[in-house]
Amino acid sequence: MVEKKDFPKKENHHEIEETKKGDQELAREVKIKKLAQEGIELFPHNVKVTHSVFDVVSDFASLSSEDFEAKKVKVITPGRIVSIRRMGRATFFHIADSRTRLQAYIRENRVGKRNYAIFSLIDIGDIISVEGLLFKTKTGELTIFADSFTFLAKCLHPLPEKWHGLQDVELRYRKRYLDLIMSPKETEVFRLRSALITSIRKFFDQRGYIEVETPMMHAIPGGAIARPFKTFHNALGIELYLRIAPELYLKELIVGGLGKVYEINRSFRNEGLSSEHNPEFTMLEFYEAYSDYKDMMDLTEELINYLSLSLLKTEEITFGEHNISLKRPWKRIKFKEALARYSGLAPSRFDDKAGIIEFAAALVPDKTPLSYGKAMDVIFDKYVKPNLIQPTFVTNPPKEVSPLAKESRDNPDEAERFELIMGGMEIANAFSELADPAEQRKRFEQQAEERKKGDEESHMIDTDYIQALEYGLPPTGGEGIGIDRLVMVFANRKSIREVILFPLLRPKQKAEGSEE
RNA sequence: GGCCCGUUAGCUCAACUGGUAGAGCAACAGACUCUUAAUCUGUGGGUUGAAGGUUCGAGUCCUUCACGGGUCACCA
Repeated sequence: MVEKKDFPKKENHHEIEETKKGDQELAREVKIKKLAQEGIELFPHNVKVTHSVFDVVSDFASLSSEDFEAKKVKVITPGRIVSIRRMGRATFFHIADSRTRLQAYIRENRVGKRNYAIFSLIDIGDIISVEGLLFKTKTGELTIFADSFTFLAKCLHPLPEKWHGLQDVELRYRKRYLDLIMSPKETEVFRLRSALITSIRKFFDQRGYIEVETPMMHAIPGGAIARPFKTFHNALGIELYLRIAPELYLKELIVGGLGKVYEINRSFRNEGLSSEHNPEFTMLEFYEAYSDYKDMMDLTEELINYLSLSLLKTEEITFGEHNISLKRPWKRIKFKEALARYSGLAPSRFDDKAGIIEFAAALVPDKTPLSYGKAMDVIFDKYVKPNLIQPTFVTNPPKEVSPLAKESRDNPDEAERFELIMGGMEIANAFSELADPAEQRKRFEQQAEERKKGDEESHMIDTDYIQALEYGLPPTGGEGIGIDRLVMVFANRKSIREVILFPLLRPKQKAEGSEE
């Protein structure tokens, strides 16, 4: 009987994955040794290529056999081997880049016995370049007839199965490279994401905005209501926070006279993970002097409509089981009206503050006492948000949950602010920026009271920011747009992890029994 | 964090109320010069996520833990 201690000790999962070798890894090692004996360089320093796989397919797929006969198109094309069909002295295989695949054909009497024998040591997953003339097979598939091939990198592990690909969601996120190798469709999501950000820059640059970068490490986290990550700077001996929003710095730039600024970068919030939340996420924020939240609504419509038309060539987007129309103008509804319409509560009931708080408290039994504003926020999230699929501006939320927004011209309890809801998600948040330093101080002090009561998410008092306001912030409209969520809608993905290359996952921990 | 579900070969998945852990792809050996989920013949591959428990017997039942997915709560 084998005793337990005879089994290798498990340090942790990473360790196991690095050291465990299955039969397939061992088979590849044998091949590597044989290739080394033949003097083959498996990881060369450089390589000459003429066309990518994508280039070859897009440039030559339409040519006929006669064209290839006449023109003798020669290419040197690199790619990862994704399939091999060996038939004795001839072999078909496909090489792929991140967009498409291309067939190649190698024959012993063309490359010689030795080279063909070396080719027999090639595995699926290896990266090689193939040099040869293009032709079309009898079934019409564009193919490189190999004159030679060169190893560019050896793959030491087997790839996932060719037909089903990589299905394991956890593996897809932990080893995104495998997901990208196996699923060109996933690379499309990230191409779209990149194109979207490029287009956003173009949009704002054309309108005279300048792109800026503000600090990601803040002495006082501000600009949003959220819990921060804390870190420490050794040389200065101070605690710093990863920013929860760039907002306050951007408005200081408006005070400084920059007029129109935007920033696209990460913010960090120390909150839970979900299909709509990643602790680090990408936000676009933009501020424009001499405008207000209504101007921001128009600009938002214009921006997102432009992005859809230029990237997706349509104003109609499919999102899960829904069709989302981005045709302008979009719906605009006041916060309270939305609450009444979707919660089923009569509008008059919202005047009964105690009753509303009680109603909301019942929705979240494990919460500390709610304020009136927070209570309405709870009802909004529960009843309204999931029902707003078409792009909808929800305006004039309670002032007390909007400490950085001007109060409404029509109602002192409301803020001059809107949230853009689309696909049941909050996509954007904007206000007429509060400019009165005294009023701002008062709002911060109210937030500080909330903090004292145990609400860790409430705003801290930022005296530097108040001082900036004391120099004069002109009427300014400002807005933040969650880029990840916008990409979700554009790419029709229901989980934020599908649009972030490396979403946060819990690291695999030590296996049990590994303690010394 | 709560609740529900999942974790079986490198990958994708089976395994009835507890009774010998299987298949396809991949791998290995062989045949094959227009194949394309190539085909044909043969072979190897598993501490069933981890640790305990119940049982004559556990992939299956129970407990704890790890990781993931869904959902609820907070945040964008």
